[in-house]
This record gives sequence, C-alpha cells and structure tokens, in this order.
Amino acid sequence: MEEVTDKKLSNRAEARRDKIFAAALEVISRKGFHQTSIADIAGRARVSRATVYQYFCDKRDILASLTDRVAQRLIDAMNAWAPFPDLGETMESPPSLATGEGLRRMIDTRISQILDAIADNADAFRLMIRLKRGDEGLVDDAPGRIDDHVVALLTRDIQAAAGFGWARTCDAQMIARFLLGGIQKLLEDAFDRPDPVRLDTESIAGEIGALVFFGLAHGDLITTVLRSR
Amino acid sequence: MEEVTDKKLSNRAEARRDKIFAAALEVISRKGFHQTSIADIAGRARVSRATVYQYFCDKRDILASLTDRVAQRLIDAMNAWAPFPDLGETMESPPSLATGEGLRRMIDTRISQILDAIADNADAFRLMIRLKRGDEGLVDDAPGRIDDHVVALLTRDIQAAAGFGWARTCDAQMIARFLLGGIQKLLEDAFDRPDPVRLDTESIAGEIGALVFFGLAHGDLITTVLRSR
Amino acid sequence: MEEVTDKKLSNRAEARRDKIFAAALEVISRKGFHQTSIADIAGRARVSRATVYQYFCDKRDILASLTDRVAQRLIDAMNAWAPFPDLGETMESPPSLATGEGLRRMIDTRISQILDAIADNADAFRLMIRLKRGDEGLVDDAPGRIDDHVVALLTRDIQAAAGFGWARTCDAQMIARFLLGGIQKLLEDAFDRPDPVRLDTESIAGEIGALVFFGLAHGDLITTVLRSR
Amino acid sequence: MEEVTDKKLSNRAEARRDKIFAAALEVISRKGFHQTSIADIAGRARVSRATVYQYFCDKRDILASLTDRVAQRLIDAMNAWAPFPDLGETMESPPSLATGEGLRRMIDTRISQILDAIADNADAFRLMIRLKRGDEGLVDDAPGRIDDHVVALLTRDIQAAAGFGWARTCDAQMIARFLLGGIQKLLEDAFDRPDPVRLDTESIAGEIGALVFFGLAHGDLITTVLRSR
DNA sequence: CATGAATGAGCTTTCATTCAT
DNA sequence: CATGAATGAAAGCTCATTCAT
Repeated sequence: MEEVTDKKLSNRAEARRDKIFAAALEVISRKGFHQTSIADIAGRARVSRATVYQYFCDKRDILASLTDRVAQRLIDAMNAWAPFPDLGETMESPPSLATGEGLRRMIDTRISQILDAIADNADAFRLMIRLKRGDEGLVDDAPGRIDDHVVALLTRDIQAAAGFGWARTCDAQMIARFLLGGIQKLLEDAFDRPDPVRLDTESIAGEIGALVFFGLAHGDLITTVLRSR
Repeated sequence: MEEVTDKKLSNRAEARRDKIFAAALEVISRKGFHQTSIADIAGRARVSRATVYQYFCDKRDILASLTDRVAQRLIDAMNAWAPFPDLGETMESPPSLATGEGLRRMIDTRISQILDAIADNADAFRLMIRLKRGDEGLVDDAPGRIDDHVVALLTRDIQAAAGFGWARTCDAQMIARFLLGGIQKLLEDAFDRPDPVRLDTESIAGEIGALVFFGLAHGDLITTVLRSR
Repeated sequence: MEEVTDKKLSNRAEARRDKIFAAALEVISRKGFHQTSIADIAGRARVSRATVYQYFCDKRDILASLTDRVAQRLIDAMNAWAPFPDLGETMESPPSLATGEGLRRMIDTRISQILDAIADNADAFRLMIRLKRGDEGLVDDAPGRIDDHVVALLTRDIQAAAGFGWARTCDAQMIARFLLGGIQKLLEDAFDRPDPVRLDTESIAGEIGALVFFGLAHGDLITTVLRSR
Repeated sequence: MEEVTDKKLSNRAEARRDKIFAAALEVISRKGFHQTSIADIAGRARVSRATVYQYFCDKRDILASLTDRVAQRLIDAMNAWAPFPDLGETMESPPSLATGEGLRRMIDTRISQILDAIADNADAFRLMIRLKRGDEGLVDDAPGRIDDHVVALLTRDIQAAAGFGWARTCDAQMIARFLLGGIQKLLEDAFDRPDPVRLDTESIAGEIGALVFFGLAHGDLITTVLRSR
C-alpha cells in the first residue's frame, strides 16, 4: 500500500517535473534563456512560480537539467546509427561501379540520418542553436559536445572510407565539421520560416550527397563512376 | 572660425559616438544584447549612463544603429569582390588542364575572401551570430540579409560556372547556402576558442577548395584533371 | 476549512491592499500624483516597492483605483441625502411664516450635509482638489463628475423650490455651481491651515444659509419673514 | 556708445528673459510645474536649456519669478478698482428706491471687475489655480496672497455697506471668501472647456448680482425694492 | 553671452528567489 | 507538497544642473 502511494506520489511528482521540463523546452527554445522568465515557464506548465523551485534549485538549474536531458536524447539517437560498413575487403583497382554506388548510398544514408535526427527533435535543436552562442558559459556547452559527437562520427566515417581506399586523403575532421555546418545551415533556414515547411529531406540528401561523394571520393572511384555514364 | 568650432564639436561628438559604438559592439557581441546593460556599454566606453542616451534614444536604437553600420561594412566588403570571371570563352571539349587549374584558383580565392572578410570583422561577425537567433525581431534581421547577400553571390558564381560548362548542374542556391554554413562553422569554432587562434586561412581554403572543386566541377573537367596526375 | 484558509489569505491580501490604498491616498492627496513616488507610497504603507506592484499593475493604476473608490464613497454619501421635501402643497398667498422657517431649515440642512460630507472625507476631498486640474487626463475626471453630481443635486433643490413658489426664478444650475464653489472655498481655507482647525460647521451654515435664503427666496416669502421681525 | 551698446544688450537680454517668462507661463499654466521640464520651457522660448540658467538660477526660481510678476499684475489691476463709494450720507428710513438701485449697480460692477480681471489674465489665473494646491510650498503661496487681497477688498466693501446701513450684519470676511470661491468656480468651469467659450460676463454678473444683493442687503432696503415692483 | 555636451540622482518597473501557510 | 505573498537587486530611462568652448 505504502509503496503504491509512494509510487503514485513519485509518479505524480515525476509527471509534474516532466511538465515543467516540456514547458521550459518549449518556451526557452523559442525565446531564449534570458528572455524567458520563471513566470513564463510556470505559466506554460500550469503551476505556480514557487512550485518550479520545488523541482529545480535555480533558473540556471532548469537550463542545465534540460540541456542534459536533451543532449542525451540526441546523442542516444546518434549512437543508434550503424557505423560506416566495409563494402567488401579493400578496393579493387580499378574499383567496381558497385563500390561507387555503395558509397553514394552510405553517404546519403548518413546525411538523411542527421537530417532526421534534427527534424525529429526540432525543439531540442532549436534549444541547442539558442545555447550555442546565445548564452555564454551558462551550461557546460552542450551544443559543442553534441557537435563534437557528430563531428567525431563523421570523421570516423571519412577516415574509414579513406582507409578502404574509397576516399582521397584529406583533413577529415575539418571536412567533417564543414559538412556539419552546411547541413545545420540548411536546417536553420528551414526552421526560421514562420511557416514550418516540411523539410525536403530527400532533395537535400541528393544534392549534398553528390557534392560530398565527388568532393571526397578517390580519383579512381570517380573515374569509374564518370566513365559509366 | 565658426566652421572650425563646429567641426571640432562635431568631431568630438562623433568621436564619443564612435567610442560608444565600439564599446557596444564589443560587449554586445560577447554577452548578447539582452544580457548587456547600458551600464556595461557606458562603463566600457568610459562615459556615464546618461551620456549614452545623448547619442541613442533607446537601448534598441543602439543595436539598430550598430547593426546597420556593421552590416553595411560587411556588405561593402563583399561588393568589392570581383565577380566570377570568364576563363576564356566556353569550355573546349575535352577541357584543357588550364581551365581546371583556373577554376580551382577562383574557388580558392572566393573562399579566402569570405574567410578574410569574416576574420577582419571578427566583432561584427560575432554580433551577427548573436543576433541571428538570439534576439528575436529586435532588428530587421541583418544577419539574414548578410547571409542572403553572400548566398546570392555564391549562387551567381555557381550558376556562372555551370553556364560556362565548368560545373555540373545542381541546385545552386542550396549548395551555396550549404557552403556558407560550412565555412561559418569552421570560423565559429575558431572564434570560440578562448585563445583566439590565428585562422589558418590557407589550409582551410585548400581543403574546402578541393571539396568544392571536385564536388561541383563538370565530369569532363574532373576527368582531365585526374588524368593529368 | 478550505474556505477559511482562502478567506484568511484573501483577508490578509485585502488588508495589505487597503493599507497601500490608505498610504497612497494620504501621500498623493498631500504631494500630488506626479510628485509622489512609488517609494513614498510603499514607505508609508511599510511594504517594499515591489509589493505595491503585486496589487497594482501600474502607478497610474493606483491613482485610478484610488479615484474610483474615493469618488464612489463621496457619491454614495450624497445619494443618502434626502431630496428637497414638499413643505405643504403649494404656497399660500401671502405665505405663512412657517414656510419661510421651513425653507431656512432645509437650506441649512443641505449646507451642513455638504460640509459634513467633505469634512468626513478630508483626504478624499484633498485628492479631488489635487486631481481637479493638477494632473491632466490621468484619470476620467472624477472631480468633475463629483462636482457635477452635487451641482445636479443642488440644481434640483433650487428648481423644486422654484416650483413650489418658494424661490424666485433664476439660472438654477449657475447658482448651484456658484454655491458649491463658495462652500468648497471655505473648506479649502480650513484645510489649508497647517493646524487642522475643526470646521465651525454651524457658523458657516448659519452665515451662508442666510445669504442663500434671502438671495434666492421669493419676494413674498421674504416680505413675510421680514415683517415678522 | 558704450551706453547704447549696454542698453541694447540689456534690452536684448530683457527681451530674452521675457520670452522665457512667456514660455514658462504658457507651458506651466497648462501642464503644471512639476510636469514641465526645463526642456519644455527652453523649447517653447526657442533657446537652449543652458540659456535658461543664465536668467534663472533654478527651476524653482523660474516659478518664483513668474509668480511674483503675475501676482503683481493681478494685484495692480485690483488696486485700480474704485473703492465702494458712499451713495449719499447715511440711509434714510425708509430708504429710497434709488439707494437700492445704486447698490445693485455697485455689486454688479464689482463682480464684473473680478470677472474681467480674470478673463484678461487667463494664463495667470490658470497658473494660480495650478499653484493653489498643486505644488506644495514651492513658492510663497502667491495664490493665497491674491485671494486674500480680493477677500480683503470685498470684506471692506461689505463692511462699508453695512456701515452705511445698506447691508445686514454678517461675517463679512467669510461671506467675501464664499463669494470669491463661487466666482472662481464659474470661471474654472469656463476655462476647463477644451473650446474656450467666451465668458458670458453679463449673465453671470446679473445672476450672481441678484443673489448677493438680496442675500446681503438690509431688510428695509429689500422691502423698499420689493414693494416697488 | 549662448550652447552642446556630460552627468549624478532618482524614478518606474521587472524578476529570481524565499517563506509562511 | 503547493502556493500566494514579499522583497532585494537590478535595469532602462529622464531630467535638472554644470561646464568648457
């Protein structure tokens, strides 16, 4: 009995905390942290201002907790992505057309994954943008950590591709960061519109996929692909 | 004599105004508009709070004026860039190696120009980032206008290159925006470091230049270039 | 139980609000609205400045609420006054001495009522004077409305008296306004003294009563009264 | 030569001072002292704020000087009024009709004089109203002094009339103050209108004249007048 | 003498945070 | 546990006044 009551109360408390979380995410991601008042959050969550302080010790704490949770969600999503697979031993010389097409597909897949991860977590993404350079050292630079995570992943991809002989040699990390920046830019623009246009994921993946493929693929692979046309 | 006095007073006033401008730019670009108090700006400019109001009617007005000035500076810099030149009539078939090398140089030049423009106006750039999504509709979205300006310019470049037969067909505007995002990302990272590392413009231009060249160049041109290696 | 708690809290809040009201009335009626700072009111009410804003959204709101409340109080007091009664059908010719004495008594009563109403609401009266021409269109001209109310009442009195044949014909409204002004003047003087002299209501009523009686009564009635001396 | 220059400068200075005076009177009488800024006055006078301080040491000083000047003007006007004349020895018994008519004329004259004095100095009157209870002890209560002056004059009138046997005995000062208050009330109303209606001096004098005559005249005189109808 | 410029003092208002109920 | 109430600490802005030119 007791336990049930406890559970119930705990559940109720948890629910309330979640409600405040949701409210905070919603409003902070839209107005920015400093422009958001405790009253805004409390109002949105349908609780009194004082209640917020029962779950968070601080305004800063709200942001920190929120950020942690959101960052974890994004990182978890990324960790679910398959690593860049081996297309079949190393590359023959000259490489087969299949290799080129496989690589193209993998690139498209990765780009789509990034796009989808962001589109599926629009609020989180918005919050990260806000935080990125909007609010100094309020919190342990979650956006930076997430970016680093993605960059590390892409870097690994590129290095793997180079290892297989598919990609030309390059500064993988710089390229990775560049690509991430480009993708985010396209998404920011999409999110900026007052009318939240449905992201045209496919066309973005197609255009950018081609750019990346030809931009990074090894000369021999490109030659093979071009010749086949 | 009168004139001299007028000039002097006017100069003094102008100087003061500039000092406040500089202070505002410095502190707002670092802390954000809402997090910056008039006292911050006044203190930085070594004047009293009231003096700030002799030159700006409003806090908002400071930002607006600052934005105008800064945006104009950036746009002026961009307008000084030469348009994408014709490398010599249309492209021969098969294209000459010189054409490929010329294109590579042009791409590098453009990338370097963008990098330099930003590096030379670090504060302005920082301000624009802050404004981008940090402070809602406070001002007429100067960052957006600047971005659009650069994107338009790059789009023109790409379309010109496609027109000459150098580049493959693609969604020029999307690619342009993607490239801008990538470049900005690299710079943001550079600026984020507490120790303002000198930008390695050359290596960035080299890496990204290659990516863009191979990523966008026409198949025939790529073939020519690859064969020459 | 709930109700009790609610009531208690509500009471406490009500009490606080009243305290602020009282403080505001006191200090605004003495110093004027614009010369009164929120700090003045808060200090007088022994609360912090911020607390004032828990009960009033605005400085303006304080005045508006105060005015409403005070005006209502004054108007309620006036509405309790009996209308000018009929002394007995119409007037005989020649009128009886009793009629004259009745009229005198009624006039004295009305004057005393006005005097008392003002004396009993000294602060309110002072506030109204302050508002009258002191603070432009801050509030919906409560003093004017109150004056109009009294003037309407006196006008009705005079017209009734004329209807009964007791008063000579005259511009009742002008006379009413004139009388109100005279009475207010005497009171202002009384209030102006640093030492708040007790109003000598009786002597004022006597002197002004005579002036009004002879000044307005019908010739025949005056003749009757004078002859009886 | 020197003298002339001095005179000229002095004249010029005097003119400027007058311009500031006029500006101050105009704006303070309409907006109130505290609501009027130095900038308001300077702007109206077409001089810089600093210039105002060349002629007045203080904001308070502006009001004080203005008040002095205006009060003097009003008092001078009053001093030009003829004293209440003797209508012919003392009063016969029963008094002649001519005496009654003479008294009526004198009362009307006096009322008209007061009305005209105020109408001719509307700004000054407005200023006095503002000052009356609008701005604490800023200045040596000029409105009070002016009122006292008029009251003294009316008191003298009434006492003279009583001395001649024309008026019944009464508290002359109280009555005088009452009458002044009544007249001022009528004028305030006239001035309050947004459209400055031309004062109907004649009708006011007529109505109030009658009230005062019958209200104050000696019984015998009234009897004579009434009988003659 | 006239003025543009500078400033200290003060005002209204907001808001994160605490506390008694 | 939930909340109405209270408040200290700022922030934006105004204005009378001084001063150098």
